[in-house]
Amino acid sequence: MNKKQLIAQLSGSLNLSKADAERTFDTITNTILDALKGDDSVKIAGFGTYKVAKRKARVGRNPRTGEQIQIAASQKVKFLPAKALKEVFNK
Amino acid sequence: MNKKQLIAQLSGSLNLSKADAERTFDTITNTILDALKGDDSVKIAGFGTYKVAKRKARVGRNPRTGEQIQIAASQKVKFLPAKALKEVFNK
DNA sequence: TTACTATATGCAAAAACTGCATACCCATTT
DNA sequence: AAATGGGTATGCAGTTTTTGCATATAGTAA
Repeated sequence: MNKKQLIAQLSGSLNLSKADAERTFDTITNTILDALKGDDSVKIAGFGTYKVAKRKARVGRNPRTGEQIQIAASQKVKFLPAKALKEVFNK
Repeated sequence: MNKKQLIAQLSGSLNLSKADAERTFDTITNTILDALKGDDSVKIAGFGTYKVAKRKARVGRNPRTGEQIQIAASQKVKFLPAKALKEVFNK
């Protein structure tokens, strides 16, 4: 499922136009992103937690050439599924 | 940020009551979950992709006793941040 | 208050990460 | 509707990172 299909379905369930459904959806993702930018984590009970994980610089390797490479520190968004979410997929 | 705070903020941005904001939010997460249950992945352009990842069975350990334990195969929801999302946090 | 979530422990094995080329799928534009 | 551009998936190896086990406690949320 891609974003377009998701929006179409939400448009139905929420009784909104597709444009409004998309606006609503974008507002939510942007709110989550803004919170994460503020170095926060976003916990959503029953769904999961979004966290910004800091990754240290380290030595990697180009798998094609085998050559060693210095990898810079970086950050990435991690999603930790809530307990309820795991159970859905393991029962 | 927790769910309550997120809902409060969305209530403002979306010009909805908190109850409606929460209903809207829950509808979205449920829609995503349902899609994932159907063995699908959910791709959201500019945000990321939710996927169900299969995890193999393996040998674990009770950290309290040190005893070895067989861990069954399982599934978990993975979130892969989109390129745009990574850039936000690395610039 | 009741429910969920984080933490903390040791350790084995799975999985992620890196560069990069190709194939592919999606979205936007003409 | 078709074309184009861009993000994303895949595969490769080897090292780093994460995962997840049991369980109690502490903290937070509904």
